[in-house]
Amino acid sequence: MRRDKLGEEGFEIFKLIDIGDHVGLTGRLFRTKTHELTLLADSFVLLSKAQSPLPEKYHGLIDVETRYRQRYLDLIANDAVRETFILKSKIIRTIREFFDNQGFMEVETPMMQRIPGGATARPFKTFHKALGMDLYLRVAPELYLKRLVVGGFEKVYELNRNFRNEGISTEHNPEFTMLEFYCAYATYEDLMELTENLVVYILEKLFGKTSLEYQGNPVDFTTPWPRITLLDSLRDIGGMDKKVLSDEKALRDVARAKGVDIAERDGIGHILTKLFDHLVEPKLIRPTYIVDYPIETSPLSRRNDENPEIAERFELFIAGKEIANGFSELNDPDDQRERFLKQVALRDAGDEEALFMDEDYLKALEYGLPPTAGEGVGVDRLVMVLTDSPSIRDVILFPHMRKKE
RNA sequence: GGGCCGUUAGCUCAGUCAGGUAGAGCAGCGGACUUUUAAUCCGUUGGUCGCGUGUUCGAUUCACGCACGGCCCA
Repeated sequence: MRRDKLGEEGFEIFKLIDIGDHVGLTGRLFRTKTHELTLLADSFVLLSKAQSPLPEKYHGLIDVETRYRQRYLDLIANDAVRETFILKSKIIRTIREFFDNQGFMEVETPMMQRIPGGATARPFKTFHKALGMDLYLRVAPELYLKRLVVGGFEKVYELNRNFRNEGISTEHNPEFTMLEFYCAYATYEDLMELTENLVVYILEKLFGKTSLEYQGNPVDFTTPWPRITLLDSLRDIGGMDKKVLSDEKALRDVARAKGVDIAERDGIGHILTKLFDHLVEPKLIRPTYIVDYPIETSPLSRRNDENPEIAERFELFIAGKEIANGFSELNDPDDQRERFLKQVALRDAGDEEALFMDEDYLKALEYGLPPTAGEGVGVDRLVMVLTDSPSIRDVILFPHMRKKE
């Protein structure tokens, strides 16, 4: 800016410009004697005026409440935050690329559902005026995606929002991004391999390496990832006595003694998984599959041929977080009806997370779901691990907060 | 839902332990300077100390309650 170029009046107006204003400039580029690329301006125009001062440049914006409530300031002030969200966008684009390359088709299924299903979680409820009926925000797209497999779309995926009416924590936001995919003629074992390929694909493409650090701990993604049965993990990692694991009463006593919240209606399967969450999950740092879940807590999974009380199901844990859940799909409509009925009984006993009976889904199964495996991946949590973010709020642009007057 | 911690200027933070109505740096404003990479110099404006009640002659400070936020637990 030179007084002799802009004129006296223009120079005086330019001096009124504040940090945060947007301006348009014309002029000639040159380098100063310190080689800094500079514009010798011969005109400028004020494009927008900042009325509020931006956070200070040096210390940045640290107050987490302001950072979440006014994310635009966080993005202006903190480069690392900006980088995290750019990386999240790239991760999501890379996931789509991976599935497209594998011959999957991306689809959209209802976010508003007559009967919320596909996951054990409390739903949000709303009301459609013209149709005069209650609707629920989906807790999972699962049952619709499997209807599509019945319809002949044999490899589908959906990457979009789910809504669960639950508490907020460093790993839970009421709305979060879920990847679900279904593959006909595949088994849960095929999906474990596919998931390894997916994560390694992301790592190699975006990071150029297969090990990362999460909150100071190294995480090695080298494949294949260990597969441990639920019971073995409780014994070997959780330090549980093997005899206790098969004795429901002893198990219940031990769980309560360890401060785990056990309800009367909880059967052995629920007690085992709650103990797992408490004793084992936080210790699973490197990617690890837990397999052989009880049927009781797996109402949509196929039974294992050798042990019908065990589901052909896995969950993936990385850095102490549940990242994915997959299984061979239950495609027997009669068995599925029995499972729904058990869920309804749990709901009647006070379990607000239990599944609803879904006759329309059963009808779809009656037309024939081919042998299929499906999986859900918590994208925000995966992004947390990949971007070394301690809270899910750090990877969701506008996390939910209490209203503030 | 429980425990612990926090809330002071636009931003980042002192001050509160031993009660006497608040300070710094940056930002802003005025001036000097014409030197880009938070960082020149001089001067200067700016705060219902989150909200409420109580104790007290007097509360940002002590007590209790509430709100919002964070972490941990459930």
